[in-house]
Amino acid sequence: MRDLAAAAIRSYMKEIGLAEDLSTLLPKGIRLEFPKKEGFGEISTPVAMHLAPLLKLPPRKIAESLRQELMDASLFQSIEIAGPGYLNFIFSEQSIRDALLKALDETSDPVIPEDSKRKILLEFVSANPTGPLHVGHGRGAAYGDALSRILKAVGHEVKTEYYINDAGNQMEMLGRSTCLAWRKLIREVPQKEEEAFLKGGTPYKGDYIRDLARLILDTPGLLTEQEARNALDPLAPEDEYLGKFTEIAQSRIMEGIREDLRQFGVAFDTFFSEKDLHRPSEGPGTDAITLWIARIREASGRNEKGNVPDVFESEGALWLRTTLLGDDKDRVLLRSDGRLTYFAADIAYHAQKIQQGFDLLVDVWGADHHGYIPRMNAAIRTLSDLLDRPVEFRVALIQLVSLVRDGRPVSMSTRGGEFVTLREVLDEVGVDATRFSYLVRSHESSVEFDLNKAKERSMDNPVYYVQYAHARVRSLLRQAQSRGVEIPVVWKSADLEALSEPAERELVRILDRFSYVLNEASRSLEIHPLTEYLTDLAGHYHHFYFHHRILSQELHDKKIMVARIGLSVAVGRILKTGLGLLGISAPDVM
RNA sequence: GCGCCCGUAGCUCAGCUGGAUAGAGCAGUAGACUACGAAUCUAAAGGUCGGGGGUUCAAAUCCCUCCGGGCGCACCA
Repeated sequence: MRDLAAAAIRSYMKEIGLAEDLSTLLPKGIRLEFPKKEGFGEISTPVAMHLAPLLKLPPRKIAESLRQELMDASLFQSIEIAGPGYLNFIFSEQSIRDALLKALDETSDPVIPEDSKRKILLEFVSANPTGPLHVGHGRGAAYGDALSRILKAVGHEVKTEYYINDAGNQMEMLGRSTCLAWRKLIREVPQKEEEAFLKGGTPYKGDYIRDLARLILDTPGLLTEQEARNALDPLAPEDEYLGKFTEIAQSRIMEGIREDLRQFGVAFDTFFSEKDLHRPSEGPGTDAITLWIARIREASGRNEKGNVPDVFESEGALWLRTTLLGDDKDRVLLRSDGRLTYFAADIAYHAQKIQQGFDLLVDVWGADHHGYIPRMNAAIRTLSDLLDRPVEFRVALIQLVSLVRDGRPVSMSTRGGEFVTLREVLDEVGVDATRFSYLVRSHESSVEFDLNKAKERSMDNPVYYVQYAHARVRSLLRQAQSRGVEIPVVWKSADLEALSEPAERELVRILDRFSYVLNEASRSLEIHPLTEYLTDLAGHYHHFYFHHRILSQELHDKKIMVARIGLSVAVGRILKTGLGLLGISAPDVM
């Protein structure tokens, strides 16, 4: 219905010769709102006010001529002018019935697809395999997963990927931490030995490290006898055993992460290992990262667009001049000790994404990585020009989840070992409530997750409010069936003519908004509008259900009963679809 | 010091591509189960939109400034 109003306005503007420069006239398009308040129309637009300074006419006068032209009795019951120049549309009964029929049509998707379909690579979670997923990762997982579902629902091609940072110092430290814990299970470790072994680094702590050490000790064959002997001897060469600890720890942790994700209902199309980028293909210096640096180096200066910055040497290191592309300082690619930086690996990783033909790359990061955006922007522009492929890069920053337990903040640090795992929360609160809590707020604002509230008072969680509305619909249909009521398989306009209550009309208008909400969500990469929408829809259905009888035949005629069942079926369908997009179940009974 | 995010009802947060009387949930107050599921519904109450300037016909929304909170500013990942 929103589209009808927009189309009507657009065609009128075309008639008066404004259409061709509509986008310059109104660069933000025709704004259409869904007023919450009664008396402000079912759809309204301040477009006359926007046009006033351009046409040099009073807004109400413009509104009046728009009203005259737009009035089409088959679409609108009335169009009113209000306030400083609002156009408020009230739909015709036929428009309302048509909208409901659309929601009831099983043969068509309730979502209107986007005009331009894109090929999107959505990377999220990507937690380092140095410890189990905690509640912060959970938020990113819930967000990314829901986003991928929404993007697919509006017609985009989406691939989801988890980038495993399994190279670099942190993995060595994981191995050391595990080895140290293992030693401590066998014998006393003098402080001096511990300090020397850690080389000034901070070890990972926490139960999971001890569990890993215990597992290695208790599982025969994980270490060879020789490795075990060396690992106990501080004087033995570390190369002989440390890698083994790293390997075991990492693979077990990664298995745990995959299991957590599976339990959380989050599926990835691919897991991409950073190690693959470091692996030479045919001899020294033929790893992907080094090759990409060479390609950029070669292209810089010879590129017509001038968007490929140069690679230069300074202080014994190799740098990329990202300042040419908006970064505030140049960045190191190859350290003076000959090791590649994380940034260099990320360039190769994203180059590979672009080569696969994606035209939109979405990275979901923790908010503490925001300082990394300018250099990645520079990298993407570099690669885009180098490969001559236009590509858009967007980062969704997931703000912090701060935990509160017993009224006090819980600190979270993987290394300190003091954190609440996603698994713990899932076990106590459940998948549906956890996902809903994550998705009910904008990912851009930090959120307080009260563990006690989530655990002890879980029935107050709004997720049950929405699920209950769905269960109510199903229950109603079961009742109808047991009473032998005939429910149409294919709905026709005539089946719905008996609808006349304002509450019914309101529900149809909300149902009609579903597609619009999804389109907005997919463009803005925001999930919470959908969560709010579903809560709103559920609320209106509860209201309607409480105040209007549906099945008792003595109160009204059969036509009203059938029409209200139709309305309920449509509500149930949209609730189920919407919850599904959030990765939340829509139970038939609760 | 520089940069990013945030400050809205007692609490947790929507609204911020400028538009009508700033919204919801929770808590608290007062009510509704002989009727398709009360995990529901109804009503009232609750506000210097952090402070101050500015732009505008119109500012919670845009700009400046100050205050308060969080997070970044590596040849770590």
